[in-house]
Amino acid sequence: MDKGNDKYVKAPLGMKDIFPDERLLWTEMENAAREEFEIAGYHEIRTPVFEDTRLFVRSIGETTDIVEKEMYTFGDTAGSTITLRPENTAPVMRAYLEYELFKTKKFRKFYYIGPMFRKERPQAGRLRQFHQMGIEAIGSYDPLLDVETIKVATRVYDRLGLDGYVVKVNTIGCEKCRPGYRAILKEELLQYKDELCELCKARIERNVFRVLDCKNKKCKEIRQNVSNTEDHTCSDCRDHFKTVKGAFDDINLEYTIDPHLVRGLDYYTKTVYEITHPAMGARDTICAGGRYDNLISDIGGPPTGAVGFAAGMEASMIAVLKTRENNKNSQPDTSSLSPDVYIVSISAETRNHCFKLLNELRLSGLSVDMDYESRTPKAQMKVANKINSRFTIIMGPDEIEKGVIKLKNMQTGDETFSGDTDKIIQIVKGNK
RNA sequence: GUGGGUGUAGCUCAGUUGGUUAGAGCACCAGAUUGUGGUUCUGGGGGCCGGGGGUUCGAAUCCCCUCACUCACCCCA
Repeated sequence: MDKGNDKYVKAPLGMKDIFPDERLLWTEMENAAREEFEIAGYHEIRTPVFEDTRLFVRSIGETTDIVEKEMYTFGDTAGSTITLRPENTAPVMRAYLEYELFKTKKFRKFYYIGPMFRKERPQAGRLRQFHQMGIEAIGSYDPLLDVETIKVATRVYDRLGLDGYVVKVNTIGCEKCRPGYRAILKEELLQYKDELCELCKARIERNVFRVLDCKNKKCKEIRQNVSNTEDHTCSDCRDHFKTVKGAFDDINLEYTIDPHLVRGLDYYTKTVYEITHPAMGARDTICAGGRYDNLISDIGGPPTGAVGFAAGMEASMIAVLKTRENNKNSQPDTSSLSPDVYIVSISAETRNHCFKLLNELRLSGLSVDMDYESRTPKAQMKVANKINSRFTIIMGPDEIEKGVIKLKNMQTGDETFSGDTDKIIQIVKGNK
């Protein structure tokens, strides 16, 4: 193929195609998620992939990188712009608000699975079009829900057989105590300003909390000397966090408190959490979430508590594949990609008869295929073997003349004849 | 936006101090007598060595530029 040809077009940067064999894991992951979400009372909501740009600016925060430089934003009708969703919490809240659910069914649990878009440089497990699955519990301030959402996430991972993930939790305070802590932290860090890395110097003004999870060695040392989040949260937040910790213990959910855990999106309050996995590259988060009690009021609704998470599907998949690679025992089940029967036509003259039989057999629900590449009978057998067809039907002049079907079991090599199509169907179905 | 790494057949990679028609494995296709697969054997198709420029008698191999991919940083799932 001439890749210098100007007709040759590739997928845009950071966009991936998912082919059938790979898709198996996607379906497996989606099914695991759907089942666990439904078990916990969360139901699917599907929102548009586009939203009014203002929704994300108001919810995610004007000074975040996502809004400043990573959104795919396009002109819509005169004077307005739309943006491909960079995350799905705000859209779900928007829908909740738009349909005024707080008036009728205030407490709602939703889940979603779908593509998100961020215009950043792609790297391991992070793409420009990526996929998230997440849940949102809206209309309650109950700390037990914080733990419920985490438990739901870990159950999905358990079901997928993921080993070695770590649950990290922290509290970042609420609108009452966070501003105070922000000021204190800023003041304390300014004393070390010359020792901090260039990035953190800027972060003091831009987003102080980010200094707390800087990877720079010196910055790590310095933050040992400044007061941490928990010392400055208000009694309300402290009580909330205490209940959260107690609930973890009640259901034997392992977790670690990470006082340096912060979040990049502005809307988080109180509890924040992350699930990380060592199979990932430098950025090891596969799932992240927390409480966002101010989000709905930020976009014009009444004060409404909410909590939820988003799991990165590509990232989670890397972790799952790594686990399976290590265990080596579990071979992926690819049987859904193979037909039950492959019909081999002996000559060109018998193809129409084969095509007729193929359609008849498909009516019974069997997956049946035949050759469309004018291959020789031998080559057709090779294909049948290659694609792991459980049975073949060999159809030639002899069979047509006698009015029989010759069925071959590809595992045992046994061949049987029958003039009764229903009997053939029963044999194939009985052998599954 | 910034930094590092890599770019040779569909895939994974070899290619020696620059030297004649660029290789392997896998995959693909075709044969190994009469209408039939899986193992084996034989043969075959397929690469202007990412692109452009330069050095040289001669470059996949050296130099420059460019593009792409990749890892990492910022930020984030």
